[in-house]
Amino acid sequence: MKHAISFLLQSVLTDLGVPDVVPEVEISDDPKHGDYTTNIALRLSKQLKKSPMDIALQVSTNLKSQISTTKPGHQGLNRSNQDQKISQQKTVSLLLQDIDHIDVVPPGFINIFFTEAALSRTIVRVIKDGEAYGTRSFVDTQDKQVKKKKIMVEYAHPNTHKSFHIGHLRNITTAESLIRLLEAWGSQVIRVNYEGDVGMHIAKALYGLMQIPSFKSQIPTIRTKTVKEKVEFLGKAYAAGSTAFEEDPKAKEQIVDYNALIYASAQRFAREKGIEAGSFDYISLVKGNKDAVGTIYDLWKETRQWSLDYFETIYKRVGSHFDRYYFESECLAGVDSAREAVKKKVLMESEGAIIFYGKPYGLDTRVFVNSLGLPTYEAKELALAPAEFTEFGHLDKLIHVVGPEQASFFKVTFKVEELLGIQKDQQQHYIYGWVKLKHGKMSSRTGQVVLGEWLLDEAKKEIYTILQKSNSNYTKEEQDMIADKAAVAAVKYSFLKVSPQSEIAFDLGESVSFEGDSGPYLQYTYARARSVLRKSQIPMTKSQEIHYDRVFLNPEERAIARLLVFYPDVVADAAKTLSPSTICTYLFSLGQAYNLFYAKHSILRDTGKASTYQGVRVSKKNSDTMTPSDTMTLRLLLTAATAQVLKNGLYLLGIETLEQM
RNA sequence: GCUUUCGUAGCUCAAUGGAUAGAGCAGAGGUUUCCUAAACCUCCGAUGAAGGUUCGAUUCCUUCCGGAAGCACCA
Repeated sequence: MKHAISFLLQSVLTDLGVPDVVPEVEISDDPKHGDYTTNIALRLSKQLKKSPMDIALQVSTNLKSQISTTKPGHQGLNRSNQDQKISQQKTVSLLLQDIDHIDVVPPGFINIFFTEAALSRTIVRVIKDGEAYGTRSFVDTQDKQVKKKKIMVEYAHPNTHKSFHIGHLRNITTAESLIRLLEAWGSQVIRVNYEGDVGMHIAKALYGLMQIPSFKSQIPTIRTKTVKEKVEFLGKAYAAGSTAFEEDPKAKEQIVDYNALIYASAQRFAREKGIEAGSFDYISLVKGNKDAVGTIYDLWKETRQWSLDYFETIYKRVGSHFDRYYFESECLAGVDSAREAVKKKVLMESEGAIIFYGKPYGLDTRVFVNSLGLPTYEAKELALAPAEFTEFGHLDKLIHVVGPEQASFFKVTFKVEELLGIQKDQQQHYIYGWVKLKHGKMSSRTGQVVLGEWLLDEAKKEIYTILQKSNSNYTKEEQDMIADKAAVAAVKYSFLKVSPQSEIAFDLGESVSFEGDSGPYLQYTYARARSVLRKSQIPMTKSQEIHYDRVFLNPEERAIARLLVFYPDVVADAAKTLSPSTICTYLFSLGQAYNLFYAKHSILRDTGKASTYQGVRVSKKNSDTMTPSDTMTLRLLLTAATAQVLKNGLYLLGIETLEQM
């Protein structure tokens, strides 16, 4: 809608002798300021050397004269005869009919108000379009011939043998919403997860398992346990290994050996899968028992799978999935790429390592291959990126959803990849802020972590107690289902409602809420609306009978209707700026509007007891009246449309709706 | 030291340079013989400091104060 209004204003401005200006049109938050508003007069004041009010009045007068000459079905604008503009002109002429009046307000705002017929038509359109309402295909678009963009989103990336904590949960929640926004806005998205399955953290974990007797003896028992117990065991082994690494020099030496053995294992694993695994011989780095490679290989592979199986349960619980999993163990050929890059003078050797000297580019200097010959994260990226950019054909964009601490890393690898001709300006580091503990820092080494699963379970418990308080007759299974979905909603919403890059100071009581501006509030509002519709027993086909011309909307109804009109604009904005929080803010205001309406007015007139219920309302336009049955029909349509938009919006956040709760 | 980033109500957060800085939680008070009270209504309460640009600044620029992250062999 914004776009159409902007286009309309553009033609008016051209008339006034100001072509080539694209007016910015905004949704008015305050209904008193119209449904849409523009500040174009204020912006043009200097250029035109006229007062903003004069410009605004001129624009408004021009618009009003167009409105009065526009008859239904008549082309309002016919100054342009370019074919491709005809459909836009149609849109514009329809739009002109939808405008009720235009206000010009000091210092120079132009506020546009829609007719009630236009708002009511939107209600019906929402119902007709269903889940497609607010997606690309239903928005006025000039560029139909533009083909779908192919975007890869790389996210989640937990490390095997380490915990899946609330930071990962925020990552996956943010990215999932991002992906759905991109898809809604007409992109094809490839979901990719890059998981760290080699490195020191694993060496520490495996050292714990193999060298600390209390762990080693438990391995056979643990094998029979659940994945959850397996990863908890791994976590403890990791913590013990880390302590040994810091406190015992001998252990440290051995862990460094383990690291080499793990790289060797990864290399063997990659080769077995037919993946290029680099020419470097990692066994040569092992100072101690080189024969241990067999044992380590088996243990690494087994425990790695424990982690992966566990991660899968979480992905499932939060409703995410991946098209492709990449592993660091597949990226060892990056060492050779780094050596090639040295020949190309992109990287250089220094103190036995291969580095990128960043100063000439204003970037940090970073190590790609360390002096032992092991690839760092940077070198692995040189193997990963080419794979990502070729495996699925041409990518328009690759978005890395990663924390802010990696900013320097990405700036460097993007630059290096550009210099090597792997990509140019196709990658984006999408930063999401850390989840910190309000009291103290998270560290999986000390066990001071909030696990993702723990958070979901705590939230679930909380929902249970709320569920107990309401006198519902749900079965145990229903309760479990409701509690789980509401818990996931609460957690996800708490992450999504803040802007992505802001840090979250996590505190269970404060951060995850179930009332007010929260996920469950929206689910509850949806369930309420659905409940009304179930009770009405009136098929929605009755919607055809609504007489737009005699519709009168009270302020609460109008507030909802205008929000429904805004939805596609909000999705467009959120998709363009990649900000799920925009959707949260919108949905909450829609929920509030509906709940206020719900409290103040009776929807199903047959209850007949609501004191505020008005049976007959007189339309502003003419002397036709809305009968009680018209009013109920309208309110049911409004309810159905609100439910639909809540559902569509929640889907974009990765939150499921519940028919009752 | 350099780079990046943040500072809004008691707490957690909103606000492409626009209109009276919005919410939620907490606190005080109220709403249920009636469609789900996980709801609704009322009250209380804020832009770290100082300059600058602008018709107009929470937003842009400068300085200061205070927090966070990164800056060579971790991922």
